[in-house]
Amino acid sequence: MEDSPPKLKKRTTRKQTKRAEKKQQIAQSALVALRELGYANTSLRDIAGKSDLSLGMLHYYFEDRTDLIIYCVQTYKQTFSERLFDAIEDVGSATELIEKLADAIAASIVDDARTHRLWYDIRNQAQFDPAFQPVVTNVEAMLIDVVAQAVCRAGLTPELPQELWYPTLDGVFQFHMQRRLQGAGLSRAEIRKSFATLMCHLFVSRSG
Amino acid sequence: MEDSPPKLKKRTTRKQTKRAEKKQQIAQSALVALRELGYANTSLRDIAGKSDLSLGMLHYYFEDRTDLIIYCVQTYKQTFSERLFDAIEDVGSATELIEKLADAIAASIVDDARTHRLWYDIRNQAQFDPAFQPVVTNVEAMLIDVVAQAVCRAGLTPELPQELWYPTLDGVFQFHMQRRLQGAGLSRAEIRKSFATLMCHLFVSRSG
DNA sequence: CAAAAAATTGGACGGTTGTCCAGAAATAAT
DNA sequence: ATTATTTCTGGACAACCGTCCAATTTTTTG
Repeated sequence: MEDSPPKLKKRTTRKQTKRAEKKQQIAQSALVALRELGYANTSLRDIAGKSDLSLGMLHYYFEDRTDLIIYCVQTYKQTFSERLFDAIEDVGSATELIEKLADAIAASIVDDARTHRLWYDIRNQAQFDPAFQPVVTNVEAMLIDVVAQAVCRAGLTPELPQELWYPTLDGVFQFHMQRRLQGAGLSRAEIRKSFATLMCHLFVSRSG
Repeated sequence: MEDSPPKLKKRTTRKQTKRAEKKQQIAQSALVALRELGYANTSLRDIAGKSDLSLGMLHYYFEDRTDLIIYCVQTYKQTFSERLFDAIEDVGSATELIEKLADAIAASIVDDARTHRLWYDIRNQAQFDPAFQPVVTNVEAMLIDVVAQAVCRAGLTPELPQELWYPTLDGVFQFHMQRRLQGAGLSRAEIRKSFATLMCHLFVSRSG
C-alpha cells in the first residue's frame, strides 16, 4: 500500500494547521502576562506560570522569547485592524465616518487599554532592538492605511499633509489611554467626542 | 578651638553640593548607556562599563537601579525644558511664536533623538512600574505647560480644546523622531515646517 | 602628622534569566 | 499490537542580574 502524494500533502498541511492553532493558543496565554507586566518585566516563567504551560513547551513552539513576542504582536494587529476596518467599511457622509471612526477608537481605548499599552511598549522596544522592527513597521503601516482609507472614502480633502494624519491621532490615542490606565481617564463618550472634535479640525477643509 | 555653628553648616552644605555634583556626573555617564541600549537592556554593569565607574559606586550614590534612572530622567527634564522655555520666552506675534517653537522642537529632534527615545521608553515603563510614575508625570506636566504658555503668550485663541494641544504635538514629535532614528527621517527644515503647518491648523482660529 | 571620615574598589552572594535536553507521555502509522 | 513520531515535562545549565560588604585608597579633620 503506497501513500498517494496528495494524501501525504494533506496530512502535512493538517499537521501544520494544528501546530499553528497551538501557537495561537500559546500566544493568547502569553498576551495575558505581557499585557499585565510589560515587555521588560515578563519572563518566560511568568508566561508559563500564568497559563498552564510548561517552560519547555514555549521553546518547542517558538524559537526564543523574541520570536514568541513577535508572534503576539501579529495577533494584536489582526484583531485590532479587523475591528477598525469594519468600522469604516461602508460610510456614507464625512460626518458619519468621523462619528464611526471616533466611536471605534474610543471603544478600543476603553476596552483594550492594556493591550494597547503593550503595543506601545513593544513599538518602543523596536527602536532599540532591530528584531522587532519588521513587525512594528508592519502594524504601523496598517494603522496609517486605515486612517488614509477612511479619509479617502469619506471624500474629505484635508489641507493638512497626509503624513500627519496618523501621528496626530496616535498622540491623542496615547494620551487618553494613559490617563485611563491611571484611573483619571475620560468616559467612552467623552473620548469619542474628543476624537470627533480633533478629526473635524484636522480633516475638514477650512474653506468648506 | 571650637567650630562655630555657621562654619559647620557651611561645611555640610559643601559636602552635599559636592555629592550632588558627583551624582550628576554619574547620571551623565549612565545616560550614555541608557540612550544607546534602552531601559530594558541596560544593566548597572553596562553603565559602569561604558564609563569608568565601578559597580559598587553606583550603589554608593544611588539607592538602587530605579533611583538612578529616575535621577537621569530629572536631568533630562531640566535640560530640555530650559531649551524650550528659552525659545518661547519673548515672542511678539503669533506667527513668530509658531516659527520659534517649531524650530526649537525640530532642532531637538535632530540633535537629541536618542535622548527622546529614552524618554518615551521610560514614560512607557511608568505605565507598568509605578515607581517611575511621579517623575514621568512631572516631566509631562512641564511639557504641557510649555505648550499652554506658548499659545497663551502669543494671544492665540484656538477652538481646539486645550487638553489636546500637547498630545497632538507629541504624536507628531514621536513620528519624526522614530523616522529619523531609522535613517529615513526628514531634515531639520522639513520637520520645522511640518510642525509649523500643524500648529497653524491646531492653534489658529478658523474665523480669524 | 596622626586620626577620622568619606570615597572607591572588586568580588561574593542569592536569585532570576533564557536556553537546552534526556526522557516520559500521548498520538499516529503500519 | 507494536513500532514510529510527535508532543510535552521537569529539571539542569551557564550566564547575568541587582545588591551588598569587607577592605583599600583618598580626602578631610583636629
